[in-house]
Amino acid sequence: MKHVTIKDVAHKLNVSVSSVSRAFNDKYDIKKETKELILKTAEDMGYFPNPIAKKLSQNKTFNIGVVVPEFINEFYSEVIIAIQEVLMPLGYQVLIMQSDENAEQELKNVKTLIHNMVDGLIIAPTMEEHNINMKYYLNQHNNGNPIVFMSRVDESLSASKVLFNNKKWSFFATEHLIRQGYQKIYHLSGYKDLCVSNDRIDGFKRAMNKHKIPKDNFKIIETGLLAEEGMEVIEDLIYMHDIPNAIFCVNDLVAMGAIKKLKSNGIRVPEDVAVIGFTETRMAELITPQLSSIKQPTSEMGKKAAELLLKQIENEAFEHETVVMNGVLNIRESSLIP
Amino acid sequence: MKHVTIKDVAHKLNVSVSSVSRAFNDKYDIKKETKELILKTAEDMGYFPNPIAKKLSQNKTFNIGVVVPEFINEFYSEVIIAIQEVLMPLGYQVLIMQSDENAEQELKNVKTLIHNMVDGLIIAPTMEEHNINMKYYLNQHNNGNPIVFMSRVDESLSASKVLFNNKKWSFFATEHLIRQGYQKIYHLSGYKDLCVSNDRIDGFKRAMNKHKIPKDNFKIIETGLLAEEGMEVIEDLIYMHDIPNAIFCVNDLVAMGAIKKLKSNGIRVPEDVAVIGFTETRMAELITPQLSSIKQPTSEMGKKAAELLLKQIENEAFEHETVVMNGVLNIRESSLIP
DNA sequence: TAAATTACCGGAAACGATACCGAAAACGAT
DNA sequence: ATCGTTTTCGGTATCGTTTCCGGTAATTTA
Repeated sequence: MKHVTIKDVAHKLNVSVSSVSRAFNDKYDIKKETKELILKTAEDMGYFPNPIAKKLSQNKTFNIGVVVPEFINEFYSEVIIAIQEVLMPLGYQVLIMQSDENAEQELKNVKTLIHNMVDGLIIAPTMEEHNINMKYYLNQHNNGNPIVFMSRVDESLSASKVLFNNKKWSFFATEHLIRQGYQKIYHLSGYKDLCVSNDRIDGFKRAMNKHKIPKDNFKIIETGLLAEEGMEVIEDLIYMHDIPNAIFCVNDLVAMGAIKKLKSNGIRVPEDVAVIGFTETRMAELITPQLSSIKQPTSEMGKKAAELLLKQIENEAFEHETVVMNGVLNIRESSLIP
Repeated sequence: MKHVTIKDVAHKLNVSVSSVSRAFNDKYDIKKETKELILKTAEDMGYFPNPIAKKLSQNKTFNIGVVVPEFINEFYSEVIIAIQEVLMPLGYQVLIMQSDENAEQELKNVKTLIHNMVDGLIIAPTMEEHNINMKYYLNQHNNGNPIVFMSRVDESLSASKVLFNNKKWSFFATEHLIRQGYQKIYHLSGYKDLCVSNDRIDGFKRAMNKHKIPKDNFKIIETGLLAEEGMEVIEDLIYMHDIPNAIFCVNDLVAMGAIKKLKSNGIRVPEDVAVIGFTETRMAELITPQLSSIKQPTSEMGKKAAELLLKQIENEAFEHETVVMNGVLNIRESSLIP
């Protein structure tokens, strides 16, 4: 595997390497004909400027790193696609790494990308409350390394970030259940050390308070993020004869698990128990009953994150900016009184 | 953003840059104490060998490129995770790019990665029959660039590849429907220019031949890969009063779309029409009725692809090897006569 | 004790590009 | 013909490493 280099092209044409370089980066003075000749011969010889050498001599790599906790769910996949759509037309290359919900792995990923001199980073951290990594990230950020945080990060963080208004929309989701007349409402929450979980819990509680639902009529059960975990919780509730009228789940997967378990025990959805999910997936419309859920604007979030990053890259003195996004409450069969 | 360089470390300790370099790549002669001293001071100064410069002066990048057509479905996400699990412990970094099912984009991705001097590539091509890109890939491969192909590639290709035995398992899926006693069986296939589609069609036909199903009793309908497309086809069939007893779908998403449309038209699954999917997703178990499907060994496929690539990287003269994988037929409610 | 190894280290040439500096050529005006 | 400008180009330092080459000093061998 040997590459054709700038020298080979220069030698073949009896011109200097500088001229070849100029031909490829048309910002310096070069005669039109020689430029075209060089570009043509270079093409014929299969020459392409070596990006690694380019990175070394310039201070820009045109690489952007994206670190996500997982992409097995649709959410981050959609976000990444949007990020690429903004960045790639501008000549940036998007390097994706996934941390498998593991903080240690995440730190490794970020370090690898920084050592590879990415021009900027978009990070969606794993679990935010044990944020031993956050210090490192913020330190890098304060040293002038452009970073945008996404999704799972506290609003107080002083850095550019794109968030979803979890409190508000979990409030809306819960209120929707209340307005439908359901009296006993449980929330199957995500892990307590995940800040999005806490925000959704918060919204749930606020709705309960506003509508003065008595304490005995609602419950928050820490569940997790997988369908199996939703199933387990429902199993427990059935065993304890503690079935609510309505369930608000931390995500669609848990909601689907819950629905499955309810149905298999002869409990009808929504006639006996209403269910609503969060972070809508393509599946929401496909299952029976169709699942009500909150749709997050994944594309917009990715797009915004990329734009905020570009601002940081292009403008050294750019003050950080926080974008809090809103979603859509899609009401479907699973939470509608027939 | 300025990095600490090898010179800074050398200057601080009054040693030469060569010594610092030696300390980090312990293959040259260096006294134990100086090595330790250098490593310690480097650590304190926050020095880390610049991978870009390293790449330039060595001929190895320890980067592996993975190009997939999409990762919004679980399949490639799971494959990628497995690839990472093999490669990362060996010090490799996995760069992921997605082509959005677009051949042009795919070629760009591959070129970007090659220009960035990845040590090897794992490619899952988009549509294989218009394989204008294939020539380029094979050319690179023959020039000594390690490449492993995945999933959507013809068996005759002379390069290392990891495939799933689509013919065999679509035959099994179809035969399962026949054995259940269904007489009129339709296949909602993927695009005809996708070789996995053709293989699945092939298996379907072979099962029909083996069991001597008359020509009028089966049909192959080119559908696509999305739930909406499955829905549309069912809508058409209902309109034409042409409802089969059983449907074998090219993937789970199409199967779910089909089931949804059938149910919403009062057609019961599996009592009136049986449905079976392919490339099992997590959703298969969560919907009602639970969906029968063929599970592909995603982790094993990723693992194997990574291993084949390593062999090529480590052993220049390595002959190419093809691995054809088998799956599991998971029979669930959607294709079981009650 | 002299000679031959060996252990350790510094200097400098790559790697493949960009970018600054200055010089030659072309051009126009006087 | 002379001079000043502009256009076009070559030489070379530079980016941060690795790695080869050679040279001491220390150690072993004869």
